Amino acid sequence: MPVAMSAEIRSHLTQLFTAALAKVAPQQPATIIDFERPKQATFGDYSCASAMQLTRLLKRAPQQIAHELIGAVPESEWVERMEVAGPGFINIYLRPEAKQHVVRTILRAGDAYGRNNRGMGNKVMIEFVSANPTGPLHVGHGRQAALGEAIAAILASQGWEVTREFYYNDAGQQIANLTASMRARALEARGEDAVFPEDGYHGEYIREIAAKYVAADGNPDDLEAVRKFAVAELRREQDEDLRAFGVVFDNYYLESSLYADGRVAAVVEALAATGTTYEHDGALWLKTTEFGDDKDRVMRKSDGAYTYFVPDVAYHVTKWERSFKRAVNVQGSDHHSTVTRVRAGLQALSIGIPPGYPDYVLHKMVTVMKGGEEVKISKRAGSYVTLRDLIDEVGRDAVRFFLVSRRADSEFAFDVDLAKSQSEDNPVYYVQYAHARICSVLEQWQAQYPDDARDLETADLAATDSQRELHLMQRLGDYPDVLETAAREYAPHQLAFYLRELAGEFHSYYNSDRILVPEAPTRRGRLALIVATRQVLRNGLGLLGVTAPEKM
RNA sequence: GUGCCCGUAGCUCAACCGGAUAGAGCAUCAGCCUUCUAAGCUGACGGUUGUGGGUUCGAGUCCCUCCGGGCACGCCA
Repeated sequence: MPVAMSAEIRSHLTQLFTAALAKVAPQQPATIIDFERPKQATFGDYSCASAMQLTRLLKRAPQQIAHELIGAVPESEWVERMEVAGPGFINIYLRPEAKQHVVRTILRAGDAYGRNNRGMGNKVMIEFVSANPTGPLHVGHGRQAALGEAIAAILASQGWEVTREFYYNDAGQQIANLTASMRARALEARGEDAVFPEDGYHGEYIREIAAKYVAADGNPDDLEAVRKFAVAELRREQDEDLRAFGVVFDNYYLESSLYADGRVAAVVEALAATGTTYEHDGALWLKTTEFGDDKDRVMRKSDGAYTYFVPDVAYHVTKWERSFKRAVNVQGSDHHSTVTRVRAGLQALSIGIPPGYPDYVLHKMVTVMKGGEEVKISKRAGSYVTLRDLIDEVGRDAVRFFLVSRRADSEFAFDVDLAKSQSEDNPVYYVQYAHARICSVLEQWQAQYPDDARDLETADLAATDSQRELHLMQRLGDYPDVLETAAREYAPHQLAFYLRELAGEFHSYYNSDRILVPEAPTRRGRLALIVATRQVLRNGLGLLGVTAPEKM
């Protein structure tokens, strides 16, 4: 049931069992061959449940099929023995060589270990954050930023050509609102009376920016100037926060540009031409119900303005036209109603976009906990906690690691006290500490054994075969598989969990066996193992945007 | 009310196409530093996977009922 296994071993075992299957059940495609890691060590290193899946087709008892398969498996230098167990599992016990092999593979591959070319250089766009320029980024955006970045990095590691994009809703009602709020605060700053808009933005930051505007001799009643100033100022702030978080976008796409270059109007025309629209009550509607929506949606309001959903569709058309055959949108689940709508709009156009386009990763909200209580208010933003508050308080690495350490669709309780603790409780430091420890051992190796050859690729691992060492090796071998699954499911938390477990295996090993022993062959074997471990820790942390410190 | 998501140990969370005895961390308790970083290690305790049914060799996982929580249901974004 465990998640991952070594790619080398999997492909080796698959070959063996495919050959066996060809003899036992020639008509059966080899795709049913699969392996897993049993929970219990007594069930072997790997097990195969395929015999049970064959019972119906072959009309024989699963145990019997299992025995036939074992009899048909070719000899292998990696396989020690195989047994039939329980309802028909085939348990496979490997020789140490099979596990030791990965150490050399890692040392040879270095930074490239875990990478592959499954994506075959195809383009994928990850859209995330996409905050409106109406205020500072909040922790929810932080979750998106951490998720989006990690997903992007993981997909890139699997051979995809990744573009990270930020979509600014810099047109429409909310911006008008922002402008009106700014105007009111600017007038106040000049000591004049002003009516603050009913649904305006109440955060303290509006006052700050308005004061800046007034100080620069801005005219509060020049709404276009106010709008420009406010948006520019807020975008700059958001950029600073993202930089502080270590998040970099390849491209920013402005909603306003979709109006400016006629794409919004073009989409409306194109939709009208397909006969999926109609006029009603002075508005133009799209029959999204024909594409799975529960009600039709207005495209153009009776006042002539477009609803936000039209530029959304137009925007996604540009993704397709920019030849992103795959697109992933990371969004808060409070926007989940747009999923059906956007897809419906794209389908209605019938321009060859597949029905499930784009993919969505919806994440739930983050609540910030401190001293056992929920923190709701930031002094600057008013009604929410900003990403910057969090980074300043607990540090970038901890925020990054925490925010990707849970499934996106689980609600997130961010425990500030835990994230801040510089000691045993903190999973970030736990993983980083493993890395730093290894670096420290290597430093002492240099000092104590200056005559040792530094090239560990050639180290003999025959004696590196204790239970702990073999476990650690097996875990190292799992890494490529973990990445592959995390990429397929857009689930970076699997990588975070893996790294925690890997660090655990290492700490355990470190405490039980001394690395720098006098016997050179043993020493070199152990060093090779921990250098490989360090490499995987470093590679994995890198994908999550967390540093791998050499000293702590 | 309708739709989507979630419900797993006291707390926070894992569990790849359905696989064997459901796993970690925290908390609690008991141990380990004249040896490479104790930000660490070893062990113990802890469960009717919200409820009730169904599907099958096998269900935390798939289907249905109900309960509880979140979000969305606008000619806002």
